[in-house]
Amino acid sequence: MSDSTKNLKRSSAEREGVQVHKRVKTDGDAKMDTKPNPYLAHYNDNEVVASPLDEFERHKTTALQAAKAESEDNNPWTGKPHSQQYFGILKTRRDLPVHKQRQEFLDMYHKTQILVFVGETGSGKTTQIPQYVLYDELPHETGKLIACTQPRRVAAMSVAQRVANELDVDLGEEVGYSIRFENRTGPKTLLKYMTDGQLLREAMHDHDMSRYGCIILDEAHERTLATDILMALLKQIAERRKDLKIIVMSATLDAQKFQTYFFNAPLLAVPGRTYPVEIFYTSEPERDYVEAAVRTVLQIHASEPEGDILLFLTGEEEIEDACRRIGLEVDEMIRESDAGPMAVYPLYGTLPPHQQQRIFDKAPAAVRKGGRPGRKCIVSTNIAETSLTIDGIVYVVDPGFSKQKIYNPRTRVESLLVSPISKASAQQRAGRAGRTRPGKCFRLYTENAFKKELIEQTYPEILRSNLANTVLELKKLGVQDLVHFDLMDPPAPETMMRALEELNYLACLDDDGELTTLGGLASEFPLDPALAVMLISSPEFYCSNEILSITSLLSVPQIWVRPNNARKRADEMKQMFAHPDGDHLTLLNAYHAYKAAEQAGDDVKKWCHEHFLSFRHLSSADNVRAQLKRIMETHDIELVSTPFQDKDYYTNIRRALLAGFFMQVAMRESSTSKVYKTVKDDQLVMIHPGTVVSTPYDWVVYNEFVLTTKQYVRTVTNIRAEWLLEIAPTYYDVDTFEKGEIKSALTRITEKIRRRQAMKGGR
DNA sequence: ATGCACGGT
Repeated sequence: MSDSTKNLKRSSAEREGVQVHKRVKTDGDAKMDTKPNPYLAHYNDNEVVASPLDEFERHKTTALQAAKAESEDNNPWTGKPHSQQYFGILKTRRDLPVHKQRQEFLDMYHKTQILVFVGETGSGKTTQIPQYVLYDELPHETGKLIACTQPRRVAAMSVAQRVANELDVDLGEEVGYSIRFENRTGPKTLLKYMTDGQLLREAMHDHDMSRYGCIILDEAHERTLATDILMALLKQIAERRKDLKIIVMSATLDAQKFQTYFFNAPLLAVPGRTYPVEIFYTSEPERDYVEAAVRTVLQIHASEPEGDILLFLTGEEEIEDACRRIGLEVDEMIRESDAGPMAVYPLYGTLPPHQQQRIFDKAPAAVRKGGRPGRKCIVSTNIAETSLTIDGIVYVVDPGFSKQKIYNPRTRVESLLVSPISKASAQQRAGRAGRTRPGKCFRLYTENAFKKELIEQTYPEILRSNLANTVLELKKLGVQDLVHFDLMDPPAPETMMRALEELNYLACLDDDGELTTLGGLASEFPLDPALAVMLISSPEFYCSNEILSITSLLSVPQIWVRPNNARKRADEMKQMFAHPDGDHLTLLNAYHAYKAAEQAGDDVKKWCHEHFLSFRHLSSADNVRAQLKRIMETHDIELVSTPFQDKDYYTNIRRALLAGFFMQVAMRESSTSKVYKTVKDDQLVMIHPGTVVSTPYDWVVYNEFVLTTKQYVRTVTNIRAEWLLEIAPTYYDVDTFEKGEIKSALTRITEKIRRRQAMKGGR
């Protein structure tokens, strides 16, 4: 610290007579020491050290001031000397496009409460803007943190690590991150990266987001459900809390929409740093896009200079098939025309992490000295469009399709459908070719189709989802009037109605649409409302331990592994865990066996492999279970079990399933049929062939409805219709049913119960 | 007689 900057001016807090430590606790309850004890002075690590930040006046700082402070020998945030690498990183930071506009950014930030910031890839916005805010917001004086949200966990973690390095602090100290299962922040934290969902969860218990002085929403153009809700909430909070600053960061040129939405907020745009990408279209539409894609990849390999290829397809099977075909054709090209070697890698979300890592391998070398150079070809889902960046891609092949979630409010079914992508998506894909040098993008559709047929932006998720969970969250967030809640793209009224109806049947909302005690409790769990209600009700059925396990297993991807080359053995192994009454109980059996193996000290990974179970998903279910258990304990929800020897052990569990899933029940059409009809929606469905249920039961409860080649219900368990009338009497009021087999069946059962009770009473 | 794109609490 140079003497010239020492004590030049005291911070505003000090001028007002408050003793401020250089590092103030930011959790709001930091206690100020009253009088320092002179006898303990040598213990006092809070000794006031002058810092260039002392001269800073909040919301009046300049880029020059910050640049000076950043160039000091000592770190202004910690007082410790800067490391050697710090100055190296500082130099690269100052080369970023956004650096030139630091003063312009500050000028705008000072004048406005809400700011829209548009920065293309490579501008440095995600790492730099929060730091610019840090040097102006001075959270160490105000005790109010800066938050920066990300749609994905990996991004929150890796960006936080990067920024901690840039600021020369330890991750988890001044800079931290918070995601589900992991909170790496501490009392010193000033800047916090987090997932958008995590900030939303926090807001449930702090409606004003009062811990924060500035909230930065990053990647807002992705329009995740959580981002959309946060935007609408922040609009409201901004009116109540004039001291809160908001920055909405987006990558698209669609900034106008964000500006208009946020009371005509000012806009700052920063150019990115990418290389030009030449776009090619087909002259005629392609009939078979997979075939066309394979052909295009081979043509690139045969005639284009060195550089890796990225091909976008829609799903696992399509990708594996294309990889096989490309591999075979390339082998032939090598034999017949001395082509270079090519490594072909599939890439999709459900691929195990170590296989995903392979995409970062170097392209293969030429087969022999002087031979044609090799390249790699990655065949990927949309995961490579936003979540994963692969350097070295020069050629992109874009057939123009992706799988998208769609929601039908009438049947309450969400499903995946292969659909044309949007213009924004196509641009994003093309951009992947120009990250390291100029590239080429081959679109397998006509230029006319691009201009006239593709929509501008992919529909935001909020328009494509079942909103039961969202509506429950909003109620818990204190949003009274859902109809006038100012979302950027309001969902269809029918979707809202369906969600309210579902929550009312689950007794989470009363008839006036107000949150009930059960609803309030359900919103505490990171689960869909039906699962949360089932879990909360389970002590009444003496099986909350078991329902807790089942809930966790239903919240992770399928634990059953069924490799193509060992289907039969995998199915036989699954039969070992099979329970005659259905798949939920079979899941529980498999989980109990897994825990037993773990307790016996077996190599669990090996045990899972031998039993065709996914170790990854079972251990993540265990993780979820621990989290849910903690929430149950905080709310005094009892953990109980029926003794295993009791004949009602499994019956109690089957009945408890209905406490949450009474709306997901199907009845067999006739005693000879394999077709079932869902209750109230009258959808004809088959039981998914992956089931262990062999005897066709008359009534089943199902966990999910899947729409593929046929309509299936998956993960089903046998139930008795009497239970429905007993556990969900309102929903199963026979008078509310349309005429048909289900109504007649329920009427017969009601009468049977009545006769039985009359006989008991007559005795 | 078997299709989960990608995310998140």
